[in-house]
Amino acid sequence: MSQGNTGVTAQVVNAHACPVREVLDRVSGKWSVQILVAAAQGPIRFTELERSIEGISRRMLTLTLRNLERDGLVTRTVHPTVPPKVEYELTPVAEELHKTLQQLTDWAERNRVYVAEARAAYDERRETD
Amino acid sequence: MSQGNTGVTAQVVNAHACPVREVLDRVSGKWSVQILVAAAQGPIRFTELERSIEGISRRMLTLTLRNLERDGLVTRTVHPTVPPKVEYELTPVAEELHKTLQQLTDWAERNRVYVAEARAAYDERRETD
DNA sequence: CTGCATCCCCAGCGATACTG
DNA sequence: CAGTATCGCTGGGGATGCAG
Repeated sequence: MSQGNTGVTAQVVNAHACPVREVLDRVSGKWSVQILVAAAQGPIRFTELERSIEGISRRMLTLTLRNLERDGLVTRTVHPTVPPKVEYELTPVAEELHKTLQQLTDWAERNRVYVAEARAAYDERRETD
Repeated sequence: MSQGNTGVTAQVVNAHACPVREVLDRVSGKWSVQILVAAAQGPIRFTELERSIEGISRRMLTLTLRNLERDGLVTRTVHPTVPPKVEYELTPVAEELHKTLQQLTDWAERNRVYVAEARAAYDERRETD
């Protein structure tokens, strides 16, 4: 058994259409999560999003919002006024998602220092070779 | 107030070094999460990972493992045998992360159908214009 | 078995300008 | 105010081959 049978320690965890990949596809992209976070506090206008999320371009804001809307994660409400007013809001499903995203950011905050130090230590080792 | 003051509905949620971005940087990349999931069940060898994660290339497996190691999320243990045997294992910090990732995949499973239908409906509307 | 080096491609994103 | 259209780049990642 020293090298013949590798064992079945890890089953195939990603059959196709793996839920892991599904989430990632939904959450991937540079801006999706930040938009979800920004919109989580209630209906928010296009320009408010643009200002809330530092560094985002109009183009990416539009594109990402469209994708989120397509996936049923945000609703888009047009108020036919002048000037135009469009509000985006999380759907209930997205609110749930937001809660778990919150857990992720909590993890990040708790372990930010740990990761930074691990990284520094790793790089240190590489240099002193 | 109809258009003068936009209010402060959404504060700037992403100061620089935003935790949101930090997690994403750690979890982004096509394979990081799947590796974390696969390694969560215990120490796992390089080749086992390669077989567990369908579609991953040797190159990306190596690169992603290095990054995870650098961030202190996996440990790399070399057994100086012949043939070589290297085992990867989650660190405690990564185990915590894995728990929250589990929540994400749970969300994905619960709402997979919802998203698929939302998407289909959206595309339907686009076509029938 | 485990891993690095090289080449190459393309999707994601930024910049910019134009519209209802 | 809230978009859309076009262009061009960058780097993430796939394919392949070599090495300890």
